[in-house]
Amino acid sequence: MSKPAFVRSEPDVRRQSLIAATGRVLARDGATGASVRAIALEAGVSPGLVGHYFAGIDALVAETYAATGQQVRDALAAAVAAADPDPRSRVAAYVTASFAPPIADRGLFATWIAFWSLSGKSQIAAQHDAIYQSYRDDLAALLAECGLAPAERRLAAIAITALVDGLWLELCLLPGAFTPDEARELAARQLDGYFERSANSSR
Amino acid sequence: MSKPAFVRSEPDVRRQSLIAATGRVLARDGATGASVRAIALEAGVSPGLVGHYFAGIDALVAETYAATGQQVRDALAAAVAAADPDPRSRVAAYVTASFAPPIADRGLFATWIAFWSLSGKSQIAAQHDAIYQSYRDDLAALLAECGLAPAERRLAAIAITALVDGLWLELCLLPGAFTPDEARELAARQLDGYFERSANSSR
DNA sequence: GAGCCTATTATACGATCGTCCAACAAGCAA
DNA sequence: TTGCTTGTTGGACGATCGTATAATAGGCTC
Repeated sequence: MSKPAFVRSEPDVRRQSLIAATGRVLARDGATGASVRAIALEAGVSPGLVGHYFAGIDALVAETYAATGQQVRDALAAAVAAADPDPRSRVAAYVTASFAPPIADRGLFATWIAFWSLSGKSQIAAQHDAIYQSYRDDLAALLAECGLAPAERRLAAIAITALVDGLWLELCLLPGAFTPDEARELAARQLDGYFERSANSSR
Repeated sequence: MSKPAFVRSEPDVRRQSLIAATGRVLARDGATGASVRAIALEAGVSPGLVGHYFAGIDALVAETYAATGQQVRDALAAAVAAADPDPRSRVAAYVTASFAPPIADRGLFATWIAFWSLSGKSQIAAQHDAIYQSYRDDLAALLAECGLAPAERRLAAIAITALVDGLWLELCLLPGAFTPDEARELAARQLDGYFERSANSSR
């Protein structure tokens, strides 16, 4: 009998498995634990393989940022798709999805903190700009569906994003300070406030 | 001539200088740059002295968290003291002080990210709870001055803190997305919303 | 000035880091 | 089966990490 010492993978498959392993390590151990050796161990390959697929650890983390950011975006989009077709219900679903798994998750929080801590490097900063721009665009589109005046959309999207980010942050950091339901209630109140304002100004 | 190789300091003075040096290193280089050697170099002492005053690097960072958190609290209190004596002006000053130096500052942001990234360690988590509890208490007291109903105070403080944290975060992370003035405007709108709600419910 | 206390220095130690590279072997082509 | 391509391994390398410790010397007391 001859058990192979290793199996070859399609290059793109191996790349994705390394990126996924990096995400798991970041979620479990944070930025300081994401070493080449720990990632290779998590992926079940030898440490040297990381250098074969990525220019360096920074490039790998940057690609993991892009992949994780897209996963979050997909999860938010799924929440919108599962909501009532009413525009107000759709934007409410988008906003409050941040307060339930898989987004309100201690591991995802640790991963996100790791990305922020690397935001000084230009390679990571570029990813960051692209990801957050897509979030703002998604939210702005939902607000447009609700009939929010174009002039109000930009600042409303900024305020809503900030409130949701802040609530998500404290929900992950201090789970005892308030409940996910309370976060949903607060976000819903703010949304109502912006819609009332819009209705008044167009009356 | 005989220049002394080093000068002794009062133990507490030396401790504080090491804590201050740690804060500067964290602001400049983030969590990954805050090594014993880098901190000692910044403080102008030898690396071994750190071990003489602190049980380990984690203890030093925890004390730096406490000191930095108190500095932020003091800066916010100073902004309140400099505002009009009108209660609404005072809470507005407290809220919007986060969007100007020294709080809206890239270095402070890097420092704070470093603390968050260590929030898994119990030593840091305890500091975190204490600091954020004091912030919430300060804000709740200002809201009470404004006559906000006790039943509303808690959730209002949570929402206001979340919005301000979120705006502060994006202001530091993506300075180009919106201006500090716009952040002030958004925070002021939310404050007005909570005061109107309170006035309506008590009418 | 002598002597003591201890703040301070300088260095050693083992562990781990990112990167690099020569050798090996899986899997396809002929 | 033979040979080639290249995905993959495993260890070497120098740098840096946190911690521990013996030696040094500032600064006070007597």
